[in-house]
Amino acid sequence: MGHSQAEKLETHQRIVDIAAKRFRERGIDGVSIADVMREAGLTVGGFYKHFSSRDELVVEALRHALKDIESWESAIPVAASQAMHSYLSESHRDNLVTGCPISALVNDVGRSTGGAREVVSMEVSKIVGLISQASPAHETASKRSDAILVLSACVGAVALSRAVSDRALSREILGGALTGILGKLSSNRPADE
Amino acid sequence: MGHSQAEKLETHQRIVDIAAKRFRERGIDGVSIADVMREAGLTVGGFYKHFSSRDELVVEALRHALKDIESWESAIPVAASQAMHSYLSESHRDNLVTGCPISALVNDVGRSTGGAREVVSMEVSKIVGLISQASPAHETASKRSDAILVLSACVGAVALSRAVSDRALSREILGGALTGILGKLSSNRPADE
DNA sequence: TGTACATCAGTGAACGCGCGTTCACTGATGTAC
DNA sequence: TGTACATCAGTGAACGCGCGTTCACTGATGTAC
Repeated sequence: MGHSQAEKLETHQRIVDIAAKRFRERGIDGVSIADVMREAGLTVGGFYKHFSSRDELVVEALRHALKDIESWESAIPVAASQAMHSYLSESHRDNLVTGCPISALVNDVGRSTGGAREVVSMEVSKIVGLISQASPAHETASKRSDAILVLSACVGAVALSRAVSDRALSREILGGALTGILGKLSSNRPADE
Repeated sequence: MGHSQAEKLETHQRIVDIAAKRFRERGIDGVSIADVMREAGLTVGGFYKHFSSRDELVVEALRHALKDIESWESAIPVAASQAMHSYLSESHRDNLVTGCPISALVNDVGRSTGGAREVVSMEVSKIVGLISQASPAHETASKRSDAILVLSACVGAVALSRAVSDRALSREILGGALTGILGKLSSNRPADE
């Protein structure tokens, strides 16, 4: 087993990528270092050649997982309605592994003490800015509160749709949230101003 | 140490009450049976005189924790706006322990395989029904999608406000969600019908 | 081009620890006489 | 009312197990000559 700089980087990325998937799937506390290393075809001991602690992996994995929502982000200014359809879909609900890490891990991040909160903070700030641009409101403050309502509803609806056991209710949550959000994004009440 | 039926029930309730608090605070996986029993002034072994497994405690504790949101539920039909103010407040955000178990544990419940999903399913169904009644929409379908939007945004906003490290952003999330929700609940666009 | 050596990614056993669950035991109580 | 016994909530040590982290070691590679 050689060790050029490029090979190490490749291994490092493989570990981060696997962690990013498994954390979303089983929660931050639901995945052990041994789990991740095994899936990467390595043994536990090697972990500390790449990270100084488990928490460092958590932060890097979260940052990496957030790349999976870039396609939604880039869609928001040009096709917000399509982005919402996709985010609030059954296929997103059922695809924890590559889905939005915010809806999958909000609670976990809220409890974490490491750098995860900062990463999510930056990301939420960025997304609120993006959705604001898609809001039909005229004042900046209204745009931002619209954006926050939309983001909160997206995250809440997907998380709720995964938490309920009733399949019909789960579907109704996704559909209901979508209907409400599309209303907010297209034709806001002009009476507001 | 005596053991009348009443005494056993009292102990049982003390265990459930403590678990209901700690689960919300540290997550379902973040609390051990030993933690709960210690706080109840008991030792680990006694746990199985009250529950056949950890999962049984989880379900009972979740059911018990949901009692803490009854005051919001009863307020919705008569004073929805006040209920929203209170739910989306900084004091609720900072009081995980006695706050809404849904916003504190959606992700945990989504991953759980035991009876927790059924309990949350029933509760969500009930709350959607209640909020529907507060919706100013005229059609039943619109009432329900309004209610789902409101519930999703409430749960999402509180969870997000706890996950971000930026205090100003955290406050803005609560305030922004509240503004958007109050708009939905009071004067819905009549153009909808 | 060929040889000697230093580097360091990855190994795998071991560390102390906490987990959920089991179990033989204790001892205060309720019940039967 | 007083005594003997059965009940069973609670004890605390033990079970096998998986956790995050450490560490002496290996051996293929890159580098120096």
